Amino acid sequence: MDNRDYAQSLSEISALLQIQGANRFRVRAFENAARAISGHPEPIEPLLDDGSVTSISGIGKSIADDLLQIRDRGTCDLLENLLDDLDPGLLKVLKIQGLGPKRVKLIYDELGIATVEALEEACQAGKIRELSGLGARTEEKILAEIDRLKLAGDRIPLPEARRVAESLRDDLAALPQVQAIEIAGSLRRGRETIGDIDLLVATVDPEPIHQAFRDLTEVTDVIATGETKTSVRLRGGVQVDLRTVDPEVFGSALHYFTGSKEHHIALRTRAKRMGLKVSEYGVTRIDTDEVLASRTEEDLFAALGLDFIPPELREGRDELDLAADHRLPTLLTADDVRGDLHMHTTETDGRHSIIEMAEAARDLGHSFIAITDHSQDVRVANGMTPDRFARHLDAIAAADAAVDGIRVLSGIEVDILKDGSLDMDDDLLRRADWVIGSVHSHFQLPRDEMTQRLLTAIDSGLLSSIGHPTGRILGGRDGYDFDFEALLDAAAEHRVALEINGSTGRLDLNAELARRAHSRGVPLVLGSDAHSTRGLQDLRFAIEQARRAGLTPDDVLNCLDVDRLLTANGKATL
DNA sequence: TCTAACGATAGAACGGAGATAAGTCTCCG
Repeated sequence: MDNRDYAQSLSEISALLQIQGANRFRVRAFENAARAISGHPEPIEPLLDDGSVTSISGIGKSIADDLLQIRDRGTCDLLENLLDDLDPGLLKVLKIQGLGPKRVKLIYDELGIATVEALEEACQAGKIRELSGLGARTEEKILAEIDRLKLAGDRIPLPEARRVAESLRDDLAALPQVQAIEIAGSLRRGRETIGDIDLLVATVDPEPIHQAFRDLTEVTDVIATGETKTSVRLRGGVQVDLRTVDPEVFGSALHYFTGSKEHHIALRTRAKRMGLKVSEYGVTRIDTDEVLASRTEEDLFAALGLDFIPPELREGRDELDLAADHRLPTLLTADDVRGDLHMHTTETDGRHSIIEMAEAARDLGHSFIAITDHSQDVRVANGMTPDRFARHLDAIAAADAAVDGIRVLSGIEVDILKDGSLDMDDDLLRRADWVIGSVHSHFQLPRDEMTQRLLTAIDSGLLSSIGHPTGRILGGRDGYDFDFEALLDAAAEHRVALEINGSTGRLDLNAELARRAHSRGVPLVLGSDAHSTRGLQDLRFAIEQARRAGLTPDDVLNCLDVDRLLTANGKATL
């Protein structure tokens, strides 16, 4: 069992305790423990036998004992007792929006309903409305929510959410009553998937804004609407929440609506120790109610004795300690990034020529790019044979000479074949400035073979980087199975960079793995994986994940000037 | 139930907003 399995069991216990009406701090203790375990960087299993698992904050003696039972039996006394008393189906019922623990318990006690299916039937038969505190309107809402759950997946990928959010933001920003507008929530923190979209507006005249928001053509349902908050659902099912606040409290409201929940918990705990409290209306003294800060986020952090914490780092990890000690990393920004090291052209499956890509990249402010078309094994992408690649290298050199204001490096995204060999002649790879090795086939190899495949490729000494290292597709397939730690060791030893691929479907490495790679001394590189001039803009998603990983300009090869880049990469050191 | 400061006990983050049903429940970051 891995950490996620243990966390899952604890989450179930927490949810069932909640339905049972247990002490809310007990409920929270299991929640906290689940989060501590799923966020723990190492497997907890080896820590169970000698009880050292209690060294993880949030795990005490009692939960340590539960975990031990779960390891040995797959369950524990507590969970078994809860399931005797309740029903596992209730966990799914609890996921229906609008049904919390109280109502789930009421419906279970009165009607014996413990599954979503039974609930749907009861709603259709008009039985829910007969319960005290529930009515016909609630019945309708439950049915609509069950329908929605049947259709919709859960979270949407960040790039897609950002496009939607920016379009809505621009529509609303045009209204004369809007003094300021920001996208908040997990989108602002750059999380790789998004549950819903949060928009925050500063205004002294909110009503016309809420009206305009409800009237947007993309809106299919108005879930709730009031003086300061409107929630809607768009075509396609995404929920969008709009909050309006007075400009005087825009900063504290923005901080509040940006989250994360864990960050808020940590921040409010700190505030309380200082005799202060934090809400969306500002930082106030508990004793006098005097408001110390509310207008900007900078003011808010300063009032708590903290440096400004970038949204990408507000996850309730160690950011408060770092901010208090002036030790926060200076995250890289788009301005620090000098070039893009992964893109395709009409030579294989791209839509634009080398020169078009170079000119577009230059107009975006890049000072260098690498042209990295596919090798022949990727037939669907019209991959290059050695002959074609040789000619392509000449064409890239010619384009480099022809386009002013940007250095065009020669490169390739060469396939790492099933046995770890590279899908191109070695001498041609040596001629190229930048060689990305990627896996595009045989995703189902056993873990050992896949790991060996990657290590063999790195061992060749011909690679500058590994492209989209895990192979996962956001909201699609999981990555292939391999030993990530072994990859990190090899990459660090051979100075082969791991890519943060910003292509909208990938975000691979993600922030968490990039953070781990960095902590192990592995170089990181950003790539847009653009297949058109427009796709070059996807580099911003790679930058965003790099920021979430806590990376500074010193940690990312794209921030080097081009000459240093060419001597820093693993290929050049041989 | 966990943690911290203690040797048994206190405190744990927050409260506004909205829907719905007639005073509560749920949601939000």
